[in-house]
Amino acid sequence: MMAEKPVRKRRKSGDEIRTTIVNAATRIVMEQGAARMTLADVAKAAGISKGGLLHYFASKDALIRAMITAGLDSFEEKTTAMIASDPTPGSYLRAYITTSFPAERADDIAAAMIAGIATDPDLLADYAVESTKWSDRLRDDGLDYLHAEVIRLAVDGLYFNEAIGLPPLSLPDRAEFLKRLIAMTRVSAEVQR
Amino acid sequence: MMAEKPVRKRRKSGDEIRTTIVNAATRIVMEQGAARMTLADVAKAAGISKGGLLHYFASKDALIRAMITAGLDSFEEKTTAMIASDPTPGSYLRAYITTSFPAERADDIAAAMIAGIATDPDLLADYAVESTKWSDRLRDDGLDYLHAEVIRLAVDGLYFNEAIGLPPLSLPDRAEFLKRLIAMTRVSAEVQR
DNA sequence: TGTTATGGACCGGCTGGACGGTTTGGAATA
DNA sequence: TATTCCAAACCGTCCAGCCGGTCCATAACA
Repeated sequence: MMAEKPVRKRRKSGDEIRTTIVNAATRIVMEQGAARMTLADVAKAAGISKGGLLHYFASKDALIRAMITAGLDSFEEKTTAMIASDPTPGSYLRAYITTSFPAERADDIAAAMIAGIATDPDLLADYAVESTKWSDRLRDDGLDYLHAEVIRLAVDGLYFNEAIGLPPLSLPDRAEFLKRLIAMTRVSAEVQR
Repeated sequence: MMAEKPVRKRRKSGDEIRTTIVNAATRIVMEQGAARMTLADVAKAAGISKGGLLHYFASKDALIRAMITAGLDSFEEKTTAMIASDPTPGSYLRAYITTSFPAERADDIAAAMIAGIATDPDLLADYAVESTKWSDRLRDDGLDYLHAEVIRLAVDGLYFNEAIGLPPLSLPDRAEFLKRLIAMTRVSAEVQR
């Protein structure tokens, strides 16, 4: 049963397969819905058997948790990279916006959240932790806090709507909308009240 | 066999039971998550048997659809009532805000959406139809359209976040935030650009 | 009024199938 | 050989939907 494992082994293919599985699960949720995300289907989509899948993720919950942390880590990484090249006030908010809506859609976070909601809302605990971090950073972003929250939550609103398959804006409107949000991150606070 | 029935009979209890069932289902989703919304549990919560439930709703999908339409109808009703007593520009947007966040929380729409996502995203079709109506009304609300969409989607963002159990704002901040949104519905458009 | 007929409302046990997770066995690798 | 990795069969559970049956309200008739 070996309580401690050597850790230094054939890590390479292991992590690769893990991300392959996570990507397959994400794709299934986005294309077919959370109800269709069964272990058997995910395994098939990942080119693996169910037994193999469970070798890498001990349970379905573990897989969903991995989906969530993968999405959040990727988001975190992109935003911090973007902030580094933009030291002006509102930089975090702008990174939040552009990372939420990249050129080519990649709703990994949305799929993970949907999967979590469908099976057990407790799985979203990691997301809750991250959410408070975002709020804290917004307070330090050099803008009026409430103004920043309006923008941030507008981003969330568009993101959630699209995640559940309900585009609330026409394509040209959407582009204008995002430009408007970016512009709002440059409006000084006192314009507001 | 009398093809025509008098119609004036015992209609009363039928619809009442239906709403009782819908309310029970909504409560279960909010309190225990969509995965726990089984027909047996809903029936028990409604004080009815599973067979009785299936007598009123032919399938689980039908029940979820009823939840969605009930939530949307209630929302529609409240906003239109509110608009009637507020003829100034931005009246629809203000109604949208205050109806989304009433004094006492009643996340019937959120529960219905979560149940829909968990079982089959196609069930949200009604919601999509309503969504376009909201956009159309925003265009006629007497405000700059993009400005109005920022506010509307900020409402959605807060609503969705809270619906999945992630309050992104502290309680005092939340109150300030809603006041800010209301105030923004009174900002004339040209302030923006 | 008493009796029987009819049909809708409702119950709850049952089942077929799906799904998460386990086990077993074997192939690849070291 | 030992260990890691993975496939496939299998198991136990759970749930949606079905179905036979009961109850009750009204109606038709006498």
